[in-house]
Amino acid sequence: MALAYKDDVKEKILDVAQTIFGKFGFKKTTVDEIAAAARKAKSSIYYYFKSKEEIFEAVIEKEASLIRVDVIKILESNIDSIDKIKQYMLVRMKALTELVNFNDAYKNQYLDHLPFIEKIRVKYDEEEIGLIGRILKEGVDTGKFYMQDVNLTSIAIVTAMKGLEAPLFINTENSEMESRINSLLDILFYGIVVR
Amino acid sequence: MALAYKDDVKEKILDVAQTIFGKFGFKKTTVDEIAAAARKAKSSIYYYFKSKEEIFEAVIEKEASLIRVDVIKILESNIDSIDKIKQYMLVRMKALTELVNFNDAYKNQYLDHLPFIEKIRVKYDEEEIGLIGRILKEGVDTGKFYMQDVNLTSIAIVTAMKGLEAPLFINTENSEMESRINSLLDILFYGIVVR
DNA sequence: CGTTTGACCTTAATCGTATTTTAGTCGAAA
DNA sequence: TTTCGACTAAAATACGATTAAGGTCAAACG
Repeated sequence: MALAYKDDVKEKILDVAQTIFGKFGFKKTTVDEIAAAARKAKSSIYYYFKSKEEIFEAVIEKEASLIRVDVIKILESNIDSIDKIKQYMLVRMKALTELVNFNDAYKNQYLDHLPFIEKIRVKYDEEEIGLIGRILKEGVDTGKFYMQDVNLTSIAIVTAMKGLEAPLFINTENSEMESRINSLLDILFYGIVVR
Repeated sequence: MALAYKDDVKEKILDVAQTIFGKFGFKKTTVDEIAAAARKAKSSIYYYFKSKEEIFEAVIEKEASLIRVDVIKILESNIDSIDKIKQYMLVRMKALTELVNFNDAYKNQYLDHLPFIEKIRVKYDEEEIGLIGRILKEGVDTGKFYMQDVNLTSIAIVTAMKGLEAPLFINTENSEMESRINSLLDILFYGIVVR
């Protein structure tokens, strides 16, 4: 493999963009700032990316791929479907606290909801629904799970998960959060009806 | 009971305010419009309400009390806890399509999220969590349900419900919606794990 | 006395315009 | 192939002038 100088610069740009976007958000960061931090002229940035939005998307994708590594590992492991979902939730919650921009694209949806950020959100939501769906389907195929509509259930899980992030984090330390998640997952797995 | 002329005027104001708020939303309706529609001077409105916000809250409360009648009826009936939740969901979804302003206060939270509307939303969310909580607690007390944390479960249900409204309504006719709700409630009741 | 009202006040929204920022282009240089 | 400075067009900001709208009040009405 030859020297990939181009890729180095590109990564440098992404690195500084990640921290600056993380500090000020998409709207409040200028391409000039990114350029300055990367010690390049602004025009050079446009040699590597065709727009500010593309830079942001690349940063998000960079963060998302970090989660994906962990998630794929879980998916391909031989553990029980139940445990796969449990593991998935933990990874998901960990990601929430670490991946600043990925998160920001979600939370600030109402503040200044730019259409392209909305698109990113939808894209990763769908990916997440797909991933949960794979676990569920595997569970169904192996006779572990039963449900009428796998896709609708996936949507329900992701939706509930996203909505629960706020109340789950508020006044909750890490150790308690895990037990809360587990108590909710118990409902998902076994329901609330005694028999 | 003596003639309650005051109450008549107040209701008239609320009536016209309900339709005008319903058409234009809180921000875009003026007190002058409400006054004109009620055939009063603007100052007269302030004889009955101390602010525009108070009018809006009263309209919301008026709509909310309509739901409350149905809900209380369900709560106090002698049907099974499982069916109470099912009934509750149906009433809730029906309300969603009928009570324009109540709804608007929810949906438009991101467009122009006025702090006082946020307060209203939180208030009725908490009421809803409380209502679900009562049904759950009753189920637990009668040995029908089991869960670790009733309150957290209530939050989870309300959260999921609110989040699912959108995907549940999209491309879904009324008949199909009911079956979708039921399939999701089955998960809540019995879980997804086969045994 | 309970209710209604128009005149009035104050603050917030709108508008028009001048100015500045900033995303993105381009040809030339390294 | 990569970098950059000069440039453009469009969007954001600034700001004063004007209008619209929420809210008050003392007087009037029945």
